Amino acid sequence: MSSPIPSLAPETFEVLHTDGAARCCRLHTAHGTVHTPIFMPVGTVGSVKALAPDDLEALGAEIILGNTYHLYLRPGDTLIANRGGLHTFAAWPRPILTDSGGFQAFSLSKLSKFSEEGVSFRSHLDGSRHLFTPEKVIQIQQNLGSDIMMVLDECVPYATAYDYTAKSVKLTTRWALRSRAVYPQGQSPALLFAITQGGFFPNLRTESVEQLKEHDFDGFAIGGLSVGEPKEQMYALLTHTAPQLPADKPRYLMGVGTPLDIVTGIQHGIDMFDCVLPTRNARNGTLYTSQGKINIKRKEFADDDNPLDPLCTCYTCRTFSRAYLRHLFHSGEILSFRLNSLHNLTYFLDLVRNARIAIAAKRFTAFRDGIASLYEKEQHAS
RNA sequence: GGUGGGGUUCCCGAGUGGCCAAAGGGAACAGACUGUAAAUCUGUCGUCAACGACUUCGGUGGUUCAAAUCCACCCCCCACCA
Repeated sequence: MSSPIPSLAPETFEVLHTDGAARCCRLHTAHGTVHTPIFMPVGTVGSVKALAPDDLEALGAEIILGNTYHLYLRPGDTLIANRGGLHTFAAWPRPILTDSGGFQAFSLSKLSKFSEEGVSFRSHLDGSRHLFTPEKVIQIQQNLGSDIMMVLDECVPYATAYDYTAKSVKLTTRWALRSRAVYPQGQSPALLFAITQGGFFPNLRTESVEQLKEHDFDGFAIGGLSVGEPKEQMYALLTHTAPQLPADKPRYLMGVGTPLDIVTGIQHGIDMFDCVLPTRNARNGTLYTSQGKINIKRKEFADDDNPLDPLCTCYTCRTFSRAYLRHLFHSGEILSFRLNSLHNLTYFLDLVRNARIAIAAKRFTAFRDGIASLYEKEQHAS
């Protein structure tokens, strides 16, 4: 059931606490308030894979993602609009952020082609031809009933040359302004976020931010990271870019990331994260615990009667042994995906919840270091 | 008892003279996964002192420069007939 749509609060974004660059904020949307730093589970086609909305509510998920590209192709944004929007259709009453499809143009690049007008692509489902313009993507997201809409952007692959990246930054800016033009600020109910790009060139990253921050966007995202670059380079660009984003608006690091990525992002002032990692890894047997990552497939867990993570309070950890979880995985049971997803999302949501607590208590650096010590060994290994 | 078919590396199953340590699938073991074309993908998968050697295709013996592949006998399985 969807709640009535209230008008936006005068202040849609409030900074509550800071600890260095890290901050705790409240972001008000048409379907409720989001407490940042926040991790947003990804529900590409209108479903966080393997989980039902009541599972997500039990986890304390405050906001989930939907995807413009996927929902436009199937079942179609009009069909969803005719059913009252994605909140009603998918029975998710809380905030939804919709990605623009820019990333799909990147990840399905064999099927897509960029021009000034927009990106033309072939459906991965049936090969049919389509054109996404910045304006059309806004329209689709309105049909979906999004709370936070993302502008169409061009995400360039790792190692894209400087000249192309420079042109791409300007194109992404022009597209952002076209998006804003068809959906002026304050036009309730949705917020509109711009996406900064710039590939792997710090000055282009700066240029992208400079071009976009002058305009009335409700939030600013960093796009185009974690697309195959070395970790150090990703962190260098994050460190370079995040402080340049407006401090009075939410900052969103798109598609990121690992627990270490997330605490590092928070350290540099990022408020919002999304990533498929916890849910995809759950389905593939990699689980996050207070002791680090483990692969539940491993033989060593065959007769391990301990809970997955003794320090976790999720349903999976409260109820089942590692031996049983391993058995479920090896047997290909659907329950495996559900229990694993429940756990991994609990881990990621606990991570950001604990980050918020640490920031409010002015001890975020210690918290961040604790997470880093857990994961930096495997970072170096890779 | 007769006729026909068959016994291949953990399992299923290709292979009918050399290019075969033996296709393919499964299982097993390990790894990857970052705005989800992912319930996906990759690697290993006879043994070893390992870019070479050794042992293997129901058993034994034979033919041949060379046999999982051809021949003889034997053992076992399946189907149908009696």
